[in-house]
Amino acid sequence: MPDNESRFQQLAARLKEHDYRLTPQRVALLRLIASSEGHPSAAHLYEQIKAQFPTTSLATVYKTLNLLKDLGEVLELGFSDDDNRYDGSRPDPHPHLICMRCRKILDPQVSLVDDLTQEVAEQTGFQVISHRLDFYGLCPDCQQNQ
Amino acid sequence: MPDNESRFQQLAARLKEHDYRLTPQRVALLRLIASSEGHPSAAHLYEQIKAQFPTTSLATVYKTLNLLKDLGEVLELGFSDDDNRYDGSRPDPHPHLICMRCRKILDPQVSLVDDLTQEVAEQTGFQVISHRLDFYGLCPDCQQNQ
DNA sequence: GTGCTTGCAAACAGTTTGCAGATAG
DNA sequence: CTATCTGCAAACTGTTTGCAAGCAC
Repeated sequence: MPDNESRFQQLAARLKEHDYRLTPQRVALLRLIASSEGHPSAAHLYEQIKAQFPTTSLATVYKTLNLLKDLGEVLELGFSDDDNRYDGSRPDPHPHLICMRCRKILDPQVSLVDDLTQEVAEQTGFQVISHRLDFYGLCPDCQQNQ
Repeated sequence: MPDNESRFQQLAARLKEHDYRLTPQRVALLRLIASSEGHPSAAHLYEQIKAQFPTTSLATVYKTLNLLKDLGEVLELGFSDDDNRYDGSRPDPHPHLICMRCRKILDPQVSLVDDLTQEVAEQTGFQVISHRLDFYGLCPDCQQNQ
């Protein structure tokens, strides 16, 4: 579990570094992203920000998220349906494990990813740059209670 | 390379089996899906159908695609951005390899998928039901010509 | 004939954009 | 002070839906 405060400082520094202004709205969003354990959606972040900063608009949330995405500090998970999510703790692509019932999302440690990537590259001649690995299923809780 | 005609017959039989009507528009779409080598988008299928059947509407294409998806005969690849695609040859989930430059999509043979799935399941206690494995990169052609 | 299907247009959801006023530096 | 940022509302994109007319069976 990373240090929320230092992650926030890191994000703030990245913005300053690129001459972006640290507005109160952005600070609030950076703190949220730095402290969020899960994989919040844009709408979810918006709701949380409004609680402490009622005048913020959803457009600003999107603008700041896109800013951070361009700086490589936030990963957009890019689900096709209504349920897009962001990951601000680990901006590098990594596998996700999604519960189809309660929508929980985990970050499993998977050692075979590199092997798999290499297998694909060798077989096709592609230069593999990124990936997106999502597993869908039922988490232990939802298996019991279904 | 599967037999297009028998794949078409199979799709048609699936519709009849569920008491769906075989309209000319649906027949045209089934033929397209059965013969399409690649991973066409809804809009692409619509364009091709309009060529031989000018009055067809995009809504009908979507309705039929969703029908086939519910019957498990077509796989929606579910890209988040503008570029959604369908796979009518292999309705089961399988890895895709996407060229970021020319948008070509390949279906690599990957032996490690089952191992990877099992690793994830064992580590987390999830019951893994489905997956979505996409690799992004540059195909051999685009590596040379860039 | 019956009722599923079509095609149109309007509705929809999530995201992006244009712009006038506000504000960080 | 000035250029960037905000917040609103309107625009946009891909997809879905409601409904009257059409047609498969």
